[in-house]
Amino acid sequence: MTDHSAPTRDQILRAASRLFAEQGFHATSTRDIAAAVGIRQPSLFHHFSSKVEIMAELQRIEFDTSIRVFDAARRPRGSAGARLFGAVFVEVRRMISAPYDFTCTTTAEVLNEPALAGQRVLWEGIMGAQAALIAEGAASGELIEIDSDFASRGVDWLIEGVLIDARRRDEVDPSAFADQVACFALRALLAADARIDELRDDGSAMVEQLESEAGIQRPANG
Amino acid sequence: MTDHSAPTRDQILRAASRLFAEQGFHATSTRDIAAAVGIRQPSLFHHFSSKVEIMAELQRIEFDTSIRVFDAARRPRGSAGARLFGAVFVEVRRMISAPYDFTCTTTAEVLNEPALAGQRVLWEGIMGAQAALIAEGAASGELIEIDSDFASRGVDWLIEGVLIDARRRDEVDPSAFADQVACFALRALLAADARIDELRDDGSAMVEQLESEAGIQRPANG
DNA sequence: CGAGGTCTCTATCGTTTGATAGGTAACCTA
DNA sequence: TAGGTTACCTATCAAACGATAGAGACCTCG
Repeated sequence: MTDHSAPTRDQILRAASRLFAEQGFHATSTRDIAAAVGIRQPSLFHHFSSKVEIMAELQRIEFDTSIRVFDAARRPRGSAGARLFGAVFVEVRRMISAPYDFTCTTTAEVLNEPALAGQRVLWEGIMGAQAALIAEGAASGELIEIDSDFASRGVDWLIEGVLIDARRRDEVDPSAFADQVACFALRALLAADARIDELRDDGSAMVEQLESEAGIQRPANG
Repeated sequence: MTDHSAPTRDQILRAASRLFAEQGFHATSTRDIAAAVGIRQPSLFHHFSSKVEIMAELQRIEFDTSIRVFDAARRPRGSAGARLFGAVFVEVRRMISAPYDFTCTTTAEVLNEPALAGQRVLWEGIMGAQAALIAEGAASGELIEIDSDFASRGVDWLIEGVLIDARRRDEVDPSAFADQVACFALRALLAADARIDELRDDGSAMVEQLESEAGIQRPANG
């Protein structure tokens, strides 16, 4: 299961990140992690001072790298849209190729953990940088006019969602997968005159009917 | 905080769903839920036989409705793209208007909970219906050629991510928000000849440079 | 050899967890 | 008014949790 040639501390990070991603942070006990590594539970505390410190270390690795990627992407060079594509591609290929499952670092139960409030600030900074990149693309007319915070959040969760699935299948080619994700995200933001208006009108026209067939009572405030 | 005019059982569902979404399922204790409702912890077990049963009830409410929405959307009427837009619109407006925070029902820690394995089957059925709708749109040439499971997963997480943020802000207009999300998702899937190829080439060309500036060592298998 | 450091072990701690037992007051119905 | 049901309470449980204490095994270096 784990690479026994790696140092114990690294084995702990690998096993913990996988278990955190699968079961959740709070549902994974220190005994689970120790068993996955092949040591006893108290031995964990020789390498990390606490359970949250394992998560904090994973977040440090993940967030520090992400910050640098988006810092690089924000420097003027090419169009903002192209740089957004590049940043997303880099991020996805990096995360899917890493020995750790970083999808555990940005769940609500982790970001809202009081002991990890400092790490959350870093994550919000990354979101802000991504939003600024999107806003830049919108200002140049290359991307659609959209609330950049909304778009940034959407892109980030899209990445996380498809990564969760892809990590379960080892055969995924990292570069091809990253290309697929970056295309998917960028296409949603591109300011091209597509058929979306037509489909949007058609879809809006059938909303009431879909709801009634599904037995949904529309709330009064909607 | 909670609506004290509602029956206790419903107050429990509302408070629990909010706490589950914020802190995570396993990080939320039955004492937390009871305190939010204003009763003592053992009183919860008069209304639900166990903690997981509260989550199971939330999932039943959520999944049963989703299944119906996508069943309705799959019946032939209009184009597949328009129906996808309609289904996403309905889903989002429904979830953001609901008294429960349904974003807690599809997290990894919940879907992988052994006691909720039966509910997971329902969720996978919803994903399958959504994927079938996307595949239908692709077959007609209206949507891009894409792995429908990948696209379905991406759309679902996109919805979840923006919902998590939006639920924290009460002032969001449900219909406008649902329209925004549906447009965002559909645009990513539309088969229009946009500038994406150009941007994709430019972005791919700077991948190596971005990585080196960020201090990333590319893995051998990538 | 012996001192110091690293790593893992067994044993155990106090706390928190989900859940149960049994009692009490309020309410409805015959 | 008697019997039964509903809904909440206090008191308490066994299990699991994160973390600590202290000893033994191993290695390195003077």
